[in-house]
Amino acid sequence: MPHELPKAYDPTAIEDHWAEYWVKENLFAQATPEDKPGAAPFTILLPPPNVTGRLHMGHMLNQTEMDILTRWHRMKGRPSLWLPGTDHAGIATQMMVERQLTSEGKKRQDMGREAFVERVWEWKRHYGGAILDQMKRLGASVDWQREYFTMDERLSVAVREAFVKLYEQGLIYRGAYIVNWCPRCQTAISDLEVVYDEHKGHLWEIKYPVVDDAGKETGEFLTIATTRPETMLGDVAVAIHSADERYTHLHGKQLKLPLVGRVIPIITDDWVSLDFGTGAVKVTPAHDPNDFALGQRHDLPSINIMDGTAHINAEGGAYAGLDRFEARKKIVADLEALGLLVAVKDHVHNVGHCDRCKTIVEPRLSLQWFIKIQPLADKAIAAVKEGHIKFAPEMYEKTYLNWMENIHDWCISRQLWWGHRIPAWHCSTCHKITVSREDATKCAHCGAATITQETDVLDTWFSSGLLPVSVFGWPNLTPENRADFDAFYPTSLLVTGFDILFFWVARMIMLGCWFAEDVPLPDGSKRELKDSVPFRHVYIHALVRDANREKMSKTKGNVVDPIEVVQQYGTDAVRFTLASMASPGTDIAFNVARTEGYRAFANKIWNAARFIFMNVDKAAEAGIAVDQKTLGGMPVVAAYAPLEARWIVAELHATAGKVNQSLADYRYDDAANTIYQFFWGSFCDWYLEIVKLRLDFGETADKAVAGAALATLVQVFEAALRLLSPFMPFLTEELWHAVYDGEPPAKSIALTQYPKAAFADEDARKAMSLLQELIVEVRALRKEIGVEEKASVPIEVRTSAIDQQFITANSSIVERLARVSEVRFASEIAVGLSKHSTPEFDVAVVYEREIDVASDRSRLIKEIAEKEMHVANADRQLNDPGFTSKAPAKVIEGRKRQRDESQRVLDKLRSELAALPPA
RNA sequence: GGGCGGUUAGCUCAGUUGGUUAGAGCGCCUGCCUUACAAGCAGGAUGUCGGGGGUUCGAGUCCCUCACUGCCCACCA
Repeated sequence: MPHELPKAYDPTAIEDHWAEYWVKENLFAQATPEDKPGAAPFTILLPPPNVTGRLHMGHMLNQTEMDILTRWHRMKGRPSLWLPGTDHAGIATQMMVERQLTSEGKKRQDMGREAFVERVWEWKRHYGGAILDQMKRLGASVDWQREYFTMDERLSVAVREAFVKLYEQGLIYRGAYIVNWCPRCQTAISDLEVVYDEHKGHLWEIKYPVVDDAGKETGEFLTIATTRPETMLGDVAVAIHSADERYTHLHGKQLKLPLVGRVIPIITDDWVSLDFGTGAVKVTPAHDPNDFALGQRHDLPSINIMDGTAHINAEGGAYAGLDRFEARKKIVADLEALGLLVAVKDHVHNVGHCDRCKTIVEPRLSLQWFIKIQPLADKAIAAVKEGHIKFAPEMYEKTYLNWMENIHDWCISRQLWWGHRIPAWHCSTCHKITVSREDATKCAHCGAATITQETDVLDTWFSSGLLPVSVFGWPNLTPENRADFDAFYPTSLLVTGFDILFFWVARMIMLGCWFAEDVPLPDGSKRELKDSVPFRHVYIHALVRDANREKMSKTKGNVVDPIEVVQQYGTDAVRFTLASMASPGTDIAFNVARTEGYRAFANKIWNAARFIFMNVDKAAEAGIAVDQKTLGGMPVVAAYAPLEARWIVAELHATAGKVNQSLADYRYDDAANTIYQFFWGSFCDWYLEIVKLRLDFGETADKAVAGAALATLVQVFEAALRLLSPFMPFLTEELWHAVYDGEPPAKSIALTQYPKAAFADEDARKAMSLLQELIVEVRALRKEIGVEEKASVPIEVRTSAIDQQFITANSSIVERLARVSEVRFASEIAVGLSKHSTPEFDVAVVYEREIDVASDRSRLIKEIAEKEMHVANADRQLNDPGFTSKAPAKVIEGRKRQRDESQRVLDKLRSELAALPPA
């Protein structure tokens, strides 16, 4: 059956088909391995994208890396599970649906909670799968049968169990604390969800009148400095440093708060710095974290002056109802009118914004739920310090530990409607809280039925932090249904970006270690920390930036849409681009020029396949076929096989060895470049050109030679496809099926064996490199002296007897690749011929030419200078007793050999220069 | 303020524990439609490895210092 492939590779023509095929055939579904698996499973969780998400370059990098590793491990024979899912993404999703409502002129508050949540579910059912569909299109080899959503029933059970357990352990508390509040989202957010931006603001200096015990102004003032004058409405004191001599006389005195009229104390606290502002700090416990701490130390009241939307509330008197920034303006103006505004200074400071909606965050006192995190952090620190979890690149371990060692309690409540509702009930009779795994119907303390469920939901990261345990069935691990957990927990690896190192990675480690430790090992013994970790390795990748190294952002308009690039260049080319640039620790400047190059690479392989199939078909006509049973492993060749066969097989093994090592080290770049170099540089540029000599299926040809050559050709190509397939799954799938001409031994190349190094042939590699050197020198000479491209010319070679023999044996290769009509050996290159010299040989092309003495001379002078330098450097070193006495013998030996080679070439070059006719 | 990176060819980046003459892709120059591939083939040019100092027989690689640059954490009103 003839193989027919179009002349140019068109990825769009094949990719959709294979993407669908992989999903439809469920090729990557990974059953739970038996009790005694042959190889340890490779397990990896997909960092669940938000249901609202669209695939961006960061996802694609992340997924390419995971897919390469998963396919690689799978092909190496490990049961490999890559588990996909999506995250309900509390704030993001709620925002999305709210926006939709706004466009319909509706508000969630009008619909009520239940209807709104139903609306979000509807939205999710409709649009929530978009990003996973995109993943399917990219060929991600995940197990779609295990797909989850973080609000699925079984995951919700885990969330509830985790909350209740922590509460029972006394690690969850509820209280009024200063939290970061987003007035737009109208919810508390965690410290991590606040991003700070440098902001050119002002420092307002305001004088507060000092009053005597009777409340009468003494005529003296204390000037405070603030960046947020509107918060003065909630001032309850002014603090000064006890050692501040400017204010010693004011200790114990009181002030009258302007605009409000409240009398507030002057307190001393050494937290106040002497050299900032005026040395006097207004204290607003309800609206500033430092002031809150100060307020607690001095037992001061807290006056909350803002509502959830950051408008001034009734506590603000005349300013009630104003937005915080309008209030600021008005207050500053009023103070100025009263003559109390001393100065307005420019002041650059950091302002916190909501990570989601970029609204300026308002620190606000409110009632929230927290996790007492230290006990969990302690385990998480130990897990990493004791080496149970390893980071790559290693430097992230420091970042992680630094954060973990300075961790604050985690505010886990959100005033949202979309999310896991906190399983706590408030009793209106005894005012106590009931926390329960089941929906409570009566108060656990007084038994009253007058209970209502907490309205807050949990931080989304609380549920995603539990994923490593919850996706495998925790907490419902009975002896009958714990096979998944036993087989796959801890997972092998986590691949993710540093942007969620604290959000997600750190939380998974804390929660995973905490909860898994209670699950006994399969043999019933106690699970130690080492086996409680959620994953054993973490690979952190960099950011994908645009071609100018700018961060991609919608506002800048420089976002590269992976789907668009994929449509233009093919998924494989984009994947290869990302892989080849993914060196650990460095951001990727995504440049389509690179992708263009890898599309060319795909095309190169495509055409190599066309060439091979063409010959397979020709051979078939001559009654020669390649035995398919010889495919699928690692080719070997007999010692008497032609040089190029021995060489390419040796190269293949060496390449496989390097690629395996590189992937084990997360060096996707090295792995990709090694394959690229092998396929293009060795297989196509040299081997295919040489093997053409053997592929003669004509009547008079030696069929044994041709058949053997064809067999090696196809074997090496088939193995190379397998080597490449984790990187370019589509192209290799297509060509691999074509190799087997419709009768493949497996459903997919992804289910075959990954090549591994099992054979070496240094002699062949050395011999081949001599031949290559000779050919390259002849080509260069031809170019220099202007031999027409098509002309075949004789060459003269001076070399050792043994190399003469070797070159003679392979003269047909030299003749074909360098367009040589005849190889002549000589004891001296004929005078008048331009020659090139290497340590092994001198070579000249026999050709009538215009001698360009000037250019020959300048070339020779340059080369001589270079060699002289090499020799001089080597001599200096070799004559240095320090070097000869201390350097290892191997290095000295190499240096000597190298010096002699340079010297030999130098002598040749000098005589050549001397032989040139005068200018 | 604390911490962590980066600085190597015109551009984007490799360069493993210090060891021969520092590499790749793209771009550039020259010549070729050589029947797998012009998305190709062949040949070629290009680097005081950010500056300075030190350790060493030997430094792109280790140490110190300076400069520039990026990021993370903290959040003195």
